Order: sequence, then C-alpha cells, then structure tokens
Amino acid sequence: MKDVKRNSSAQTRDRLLKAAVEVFATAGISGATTREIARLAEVNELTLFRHFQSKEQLLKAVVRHIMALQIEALNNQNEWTQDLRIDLLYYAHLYSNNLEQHEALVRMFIGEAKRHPESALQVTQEAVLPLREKLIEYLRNGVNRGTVRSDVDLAILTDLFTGMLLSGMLRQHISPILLGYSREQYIERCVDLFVGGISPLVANIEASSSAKGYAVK
Amino acid sequence: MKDVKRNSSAQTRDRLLKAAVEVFATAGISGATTREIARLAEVNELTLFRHFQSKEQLLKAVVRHIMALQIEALNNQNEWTQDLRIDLLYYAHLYSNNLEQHEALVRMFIGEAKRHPESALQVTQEAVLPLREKLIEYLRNGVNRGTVRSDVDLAILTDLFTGMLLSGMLRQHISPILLGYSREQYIERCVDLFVGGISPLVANIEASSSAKGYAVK
DNA sequence: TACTAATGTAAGTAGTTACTTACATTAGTA
DNA sequence: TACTAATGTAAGTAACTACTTACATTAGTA
Repeated sequence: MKDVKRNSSAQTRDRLLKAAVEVFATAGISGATTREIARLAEVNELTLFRHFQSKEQLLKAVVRHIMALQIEALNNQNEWTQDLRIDLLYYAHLYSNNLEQHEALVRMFIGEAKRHPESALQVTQEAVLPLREKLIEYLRNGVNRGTVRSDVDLAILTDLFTGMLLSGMLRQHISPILLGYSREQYIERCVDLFVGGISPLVANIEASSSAKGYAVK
Repeated sequence: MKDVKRNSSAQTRDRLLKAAVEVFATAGISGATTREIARLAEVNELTLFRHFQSKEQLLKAVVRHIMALQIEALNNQNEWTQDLRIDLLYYAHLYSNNLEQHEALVRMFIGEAKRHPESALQVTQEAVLPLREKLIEYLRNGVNRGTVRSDVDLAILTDLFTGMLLSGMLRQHISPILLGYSREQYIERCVDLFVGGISPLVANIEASSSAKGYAVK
C-alpha cells in the first residue's frame, strides 16, 4: 500500500507544523518567513508550499495543531478535592504552567488578535472557553454545596481569576526584584484573594482566620 | 532668528511621531513600514529618515513620546475620598479607560515585549511602575487607617488588581454575548472581589452585608 | 521491472522593504 | 539680495519576501 509514503508525508507535515509554531511564536506572524520555517523543519521551502498552499493557510493549520494538543492536555484533568483553596491553588498552577509553556504564542495572539480575528476567534472557542467552562462548573458546584457565595456571576468570577494569572505571566518579563515578589507568592496571593472574595462571609472568617491567622481588626 | 524654521521642523517631527504611533499600533513593529508612516504624516519618506536615522530609532522616539503623554495624564490625578470601594472603582475606571484608549499599543507591547526588551523595559519603568506606586501608596494609607488588611503584600495586591483590569480589556475582542457580561459589570465585580478580599474581616461583614445585601449562608 | 508518491534542486518572478544619493524648491533671515 | 534650514522629487540599491515553474531524485509498491 501507500501507507509508508503517506506516513513519511505526515511526518514532514508534522515537522513543518512544529517549526512553524516555533517561528511564529518567536518572530510574530508578519515577522515569520516561510524560508526560516522550512530551514528549521529541515525540508525544502517548496515542500512547505506543497503541504500548505500559503503562509496564511499554514498559520491556520498551526492554530488547529496547538489547539488539538491543548484539548488533549485538558482531557486528562484533575479530580477536585472539594476544598476550595486547595482546588483553586491546583488549578492556578496548572493554568499558569500552561500559560508559561506557551508564553511566546500567547503573547503573539494577544498582540495580533485584532489583526487576525479569525485565528483569535478559533483560539478563543477551542482553548479559552472550554477551560473556562470547567472552572465555572466547579464553582457552580461550590455554590450548591455552600462553599461559594450565591450572589455573584460565576463567568465574571472565573475571568477575574484567570485574568490575574494571565497578567501575572505577562508581567514575568519584569524582573522579580523590580516587582518585589516571586511567581509562587503571586499565585498564592491570587488564590487567597479570590477565595477570600468568593467565600460566604461566615465561613470566610472561620476558615481564613483559623487556618491562616489573618489579623482581624 | 531661526525659531520659525525650528518650529516647523518640530511640527513635522510631531506629525511623524503621531503617524508612527498609529501605524506601529495597527500593524505591529515588523509590520509597520516607513512608507506608510510618512504617507500618514503627509511628509516625504526621506524626511522621516532625516528626523530619525532609522526605523529602530523612530520606535524608541515613539515610546518616549507616548510615555511623556502618559505621565502628563498621570499628574493631574484624582483626590481620594478614602472610601475604599468608591476610590477603587474610580481608579478602576480611570485605569480601564486608559488601557482601552491605547489598546492597540498595549497589545503590541505585550506581543513584542520579548522581541524588543529595551522598549518593554522603557514602558515598564516610565508608565507601569509609577502608576503602580500610586496605588500601593493609597493602599498603605488604608492599612494605617485600618480599612485594609495588614497581613498582605501591597505590591502583589496592586498587580492582582490591575491584572484583572488588563485582562478584562484584552478579552474585550470576544463578544459580550460569548462572555456573558458587560464591561461595566466586569469592572464592578472586580472591585467587589478586591475590596472583599482585602478588607479586614469584621469591617467586611458590616460593610458588604448591609450595603450590598450579600447572602450569609 | 515499471510505476508512483513525496521530496529535492535550481532558477526565477514580481513585489516590498529600509535606506541612500544627487539635486531642486520653498520660505524665512541677516 | 544672498544665505540657509527644512523639505521635496526622482531615481535607485541591495536585500528580502511569498510563491512558481520545470525537471531530477529517491524509495517504497504492484
């Protein structure tokens, strides 16, 4: 059959995609060149155009590719302990690590979201919203169980939470000395603030003041 | 004297800077062309190179230029009412409006911060850190007056707060329908969460439960 | 052995880019 | 009037860009 040849074709396609991710991430969309991508993939530039008809289509394929990886990573996900602080801390680390791992790409998409709205929409719908839905669901569960306030919009809350983590990552190019704290401290304080802000107030006092010794003035 | 001529020179320089801001913001750094900038400034491309020796130097001048404007806007700033919620809501609106006004530039700098570290550092030191210091100072004052918890790092808190606002702006290219809330709701919930998380707990109960009717389970 | 799918080589096209050189024009100034 | 600073015009350079055409090579397959 032609399986072996098809397989080799798929391999070069994969190498091209991997290289494209790298180049797009480090050079930006308009800065990335097909020459450089082909060079990095160790294939002829012509082969690039035979696999993807144009740079634009290559970009689309790249987005699909990393989204597929992302979704895969999403699916072997965590079980919750139902302890709000522990669960959110775990989620925060998972989320932050994910962001840092794809920092260059995240930066690129933020920078070019307005210039490439289709790609941005693709990323949003395939990566941002599904992950968001998971956290919303968890919080909704918390509302039912009485560990989360019932008077707040869970979508906003989720976005506030992940927003703190995202901007934390974006700020990391600034030296910790200039910032005055470490990455770990930031994440912990983020969870603290969030838990403190969404817990029903009575439970809040009990949990926080006993467990973490908050000063009650 | 030559003042008139110098003045005209300064005017074209200014037109070039304004045009450059526009083009850099909409096309990105590598996407921006000297041709387009000159065209938009309605001067000859050669004039651009006579004022700024290269595209790189033009970019530096652009950064300095917008930072100067930013700092100016910073200086005619607000008086605080010393009511935490009111003050922070005011600050949040001010900050968000500022971000939205310069959305394209903010996106560009986030996207290219790693590729142009000097420019990024310049932006950080001249725009981000000074504004941050103002809020830290306010919160420190709150700690002394007993309206803000004393056991939390104010630098982290400030960055968490502005981080929520920044990411809120970045998410605005997603339609409000997809998100499920409005810009205004987001800002208000942001302040709510923050105030709830940083207030001393007793004061928190009094203020929030009476003023906003939070359900206490 | 004859065929075929995937890749490579080489050369080139047409457009764009940052930046330059040589010379002309305009408008204030001494 | 003679001078000068700022800008303009025109033409061009050298490098790079996405993308193409025509032909050759390799390695599995029937």
